[in-house]
Amino acid sequence: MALMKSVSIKDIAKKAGVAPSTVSSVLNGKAKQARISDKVSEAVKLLAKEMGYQPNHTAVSLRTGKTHILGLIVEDISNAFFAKLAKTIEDEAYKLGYKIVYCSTENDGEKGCELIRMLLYRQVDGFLITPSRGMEQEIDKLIAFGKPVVLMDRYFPGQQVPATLVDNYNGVKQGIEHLIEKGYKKIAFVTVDLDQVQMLERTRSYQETLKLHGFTPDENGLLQLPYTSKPEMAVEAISAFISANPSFDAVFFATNYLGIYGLESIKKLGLSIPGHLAVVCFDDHDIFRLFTPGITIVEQPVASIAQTAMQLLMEQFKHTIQEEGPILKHTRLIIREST
Amino acid sequence: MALMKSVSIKDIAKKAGVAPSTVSSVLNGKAKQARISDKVSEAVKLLAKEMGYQPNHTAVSLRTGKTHILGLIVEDISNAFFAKLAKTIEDEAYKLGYKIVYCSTENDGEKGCELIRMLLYRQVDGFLITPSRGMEQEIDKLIAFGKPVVLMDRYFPGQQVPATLVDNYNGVKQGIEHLIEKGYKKIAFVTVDLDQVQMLERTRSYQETLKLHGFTPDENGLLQLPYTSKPEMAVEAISAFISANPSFDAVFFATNYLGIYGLESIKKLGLSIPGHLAVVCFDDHDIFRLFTPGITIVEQPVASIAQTAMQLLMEQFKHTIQEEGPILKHTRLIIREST
DNA sequence: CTGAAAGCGCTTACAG
DNA sequence: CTGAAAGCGCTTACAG
Repeated sequence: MALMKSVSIKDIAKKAGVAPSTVSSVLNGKAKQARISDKVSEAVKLLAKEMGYQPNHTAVSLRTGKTHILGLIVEDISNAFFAKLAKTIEDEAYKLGYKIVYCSTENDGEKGCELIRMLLYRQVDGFLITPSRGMEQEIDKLIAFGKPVVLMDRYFPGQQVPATLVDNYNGVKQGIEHLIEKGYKKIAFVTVDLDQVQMLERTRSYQETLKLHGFTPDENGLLQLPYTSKPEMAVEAISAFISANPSFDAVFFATNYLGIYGLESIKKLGLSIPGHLAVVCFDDHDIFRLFTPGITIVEQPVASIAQTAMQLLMEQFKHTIQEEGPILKHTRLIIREST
Repeated sequence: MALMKSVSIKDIAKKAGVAPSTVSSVLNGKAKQARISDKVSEAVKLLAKEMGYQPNHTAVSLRTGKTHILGLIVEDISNAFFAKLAKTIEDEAYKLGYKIVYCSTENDGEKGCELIRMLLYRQVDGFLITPSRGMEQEIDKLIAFGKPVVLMDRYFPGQQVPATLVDNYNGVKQGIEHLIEKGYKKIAFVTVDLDQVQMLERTRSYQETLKLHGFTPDENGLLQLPYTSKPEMAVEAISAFISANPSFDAVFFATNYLGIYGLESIKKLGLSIPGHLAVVCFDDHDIFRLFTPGITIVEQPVASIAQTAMQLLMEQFKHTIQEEGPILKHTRLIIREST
């Protein structure tokens, strides 16, 4: 089959009997500015359409220095939270004429740094990152290069980079207070041993909220699972934890996956919810609606995180000089009960 | 803050006292080929490292005509199936030095066509697409342009485009036969009214497999929900369907989401699984492990779809001339039981 | 009112 | 053994 050749500005110019620069001006809506006659302008536009002209984006990028591509670096694109994030970002980017290249760090800082470098070399116009430990330096370099960056869901305390965060502290606080209001007295907390800010904030909030309401946090009430736990191991560990602490009447699971494992454990142990045990899960999508009713969910507004992040990025595009402005934006969490 | 300037090949050349072309040859490992002395070669390499040289990918692309970017067009990146697909494709692409730009069609053919055009204009080297109706023409154009394309999960009968498909027909067949073996006599089938090949195949397999085993498919046994059904409506409709057909002792749900709604319906109706009712779900991830045991799952090997697709794409990169070869590749489904 | 020229950063024949 | 030149397709001052 004969391959179609794509038409260039030159091809049009030749056919129209004008200079390439004239074609360029017309097609970029700068005909008036370049004082090109309406006759020439119309003729060129018509020809471009007839010949099926599509500008070569690579050439435009090289010339203008803008690729209109944004780099999205997340922990794992196949995870529901990040997938939802990616979708919202795609939608927002689409409206603004940007495309997204995505990469997953697998929570490996080393890989994350490499991805940043690769994307930088690919000349992306800006970065949207859910950073992992070890990426501080590389992100600093981005700033030094003048590349717009927005962090999502996490940030590095002390680093001056715009970030959209979930109000983890108040989310957990509201969840715990919800349980307290309902009359629960001994609330356990299950989390993972990641030392990411947002996880630490959740644990801190658990402890402080209990104290605030006159409870003394029981050391036995806190379970920290290894991040690398396989599902079976996690279910095993949570079951053992609940069995070993029969006096607890509620459990707060600090992440989506922990909540799922927790519910499996509870099912396995034959406990009832919310009769015997109340449960709060920190979550981002509605998987929990499929389970026993009566679970309290602290919902992360993923779409809002993504939208806010895009706004912060676009603001940076407008001001070449970094202005003083809100560096950290918090999106609020929503509490709801599964039915 | 002073912005860092990125270094170019010229900068290195000036500092090293050689020509830009020499630097280019050295840095592209063509020093031997260009018969450049080891001394010069080493000096240039060292300088490049010291100065933190990163080639400008846009310039390379313009010159070579290769962007090393692949376009991934799926129905909805936030959907678990496509998110998993995206992750595997990312992993494979990473190994091969490619980046992925993703786009969601929302199953809108018009939008899908626009996305193809946008990506073409962005000069992506190849396309990985889960096509929706209405994209045939635009995909044909891609072929005419000589752009490598692989379809995933779906295809257009009659169109000669490489595709990786799930063996839907045999998957459903195995699932139904599994139920028959277990002694179920009246098997219902719940699907959506999309006229995509893969969905039609599933329904056809349901009907033919029943006949094959001497059962007469009951007209009442087939429920086709509107694709646009909201969760509540779907649960409502499935509940009504099951109630209206009490003689059925098993239900096959043709998609992941239908399975979830189906289980909710069954829970709502107070029916027991697999005692009163056996269930088979067509699925791609392990959400069902969280439910009542005894559900049979026909699992779509997402990773395998993605890997095969990448292979088919890479084969096209090798042969500039389209060779005769396997156009359709089927990946096998796995049957397993939730515990 | 319009065209010729320079240049974005690179690679690749080609000349010496 | 190495450099000068052309060119990928575009845009943007600048000259007429």
